[in-house]
Amino acid sequence: MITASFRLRKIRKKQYFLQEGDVCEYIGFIMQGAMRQYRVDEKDTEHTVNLFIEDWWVSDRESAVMLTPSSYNIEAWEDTELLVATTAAMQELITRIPAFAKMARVMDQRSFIASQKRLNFALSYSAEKRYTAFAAEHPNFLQRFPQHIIASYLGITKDTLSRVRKQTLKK
Amino acid sequence: MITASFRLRKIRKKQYFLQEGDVCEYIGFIMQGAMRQYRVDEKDTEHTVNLFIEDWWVSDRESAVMLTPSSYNIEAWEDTELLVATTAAMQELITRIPAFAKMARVMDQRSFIASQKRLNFALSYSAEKRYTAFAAEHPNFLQRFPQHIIASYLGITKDTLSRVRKQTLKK
DNA sequence: CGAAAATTTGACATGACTCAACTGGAGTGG
DNA sequence: CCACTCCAGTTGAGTCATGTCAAATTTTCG
Repeated sequence: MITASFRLRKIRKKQYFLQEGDVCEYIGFIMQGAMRQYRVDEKDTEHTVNLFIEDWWVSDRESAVMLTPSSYNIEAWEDTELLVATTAAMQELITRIPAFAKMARVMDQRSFIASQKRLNFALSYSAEKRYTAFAAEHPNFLQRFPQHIIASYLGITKDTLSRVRKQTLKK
Repeated sequence: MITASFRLRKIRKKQYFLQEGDVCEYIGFIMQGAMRQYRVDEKDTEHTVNLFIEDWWVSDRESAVMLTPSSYNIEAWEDTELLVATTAAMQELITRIPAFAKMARVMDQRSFIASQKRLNFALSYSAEKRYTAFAAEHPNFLQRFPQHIIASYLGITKDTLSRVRKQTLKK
């Protein structure tokens, strides 16, 4: 039943898994590759909302749950292979298989906890602290994504991040 | 079974539902009153993480899920009445009653979506925009909580919020 | 090799913070 | 009912972190 619900999909670098305005109809599990979720504000500035690599689940939960058009884009940052299921199929698995239900709940809880943690950082720490904390927690992300993406994920400009790194290198 | 799991509890203004360092063993549903969840940073500054009023569920999800000591305090801001269950009892209800499981999942998802939304605001909008958006979305909170609490919830100082309000009143 | 993408750097502008002082209630006790 | 204190909010002056913009430099990759 599970294998019937998923199919392997390859997305080339710079191609989209989800585009702004579409309802998120799929959920993916990354086997190989890296992706980013971002939104574009009124001033055409991109804000990176999430970064994903191997073993992460990708989807816009808000759109998938509420069935509303997404305000995000999710693009492959590297050539990526993922196992993809429709949101409906995933829902079906959750109602049929108790273990899946448990997993889904754990996923939701972890997402929330992570988001809450990020919010704490955004609201109370300096650019430098945010960067060093991020670097400590996700050292591998630093290799996979360029600095200006990391900067936008941390809510600072690439210029500021560049200066921050120069500072921290001295130490 | 449900009624057996909950009991009514009254908490007076300024009393704690949860204190920093304790594992969150209870979850509450507010019948009447208002509460706030906050943490204290190294510089002894309080950061309001969440505000709750009637019909909201209260708990520190992170502590309850991970069984780790909480880094937050949850205090009654007004005299409050809530229906309280132990985290364990709640868990039991979730595994036994499918409707409860569904509800729990929806709660988790909504929390995540709300947190994500707040994160977006914190990372990309000015103090003024954050305030006006908050005021538009939760006008009733403005009456229930004093300005310095709202300011700390928005991640700005009370001084800045005071100035922001003066500006927006002119318009 | 050459073009595009990413990073660094400087000069400058500005939003928000800090700190301290002041004002005005709201509650409390004599 | 007044005096007193506590808490919330306002305001001004000065400072600082971060943003903005443009240019120079380096790296990546077809």
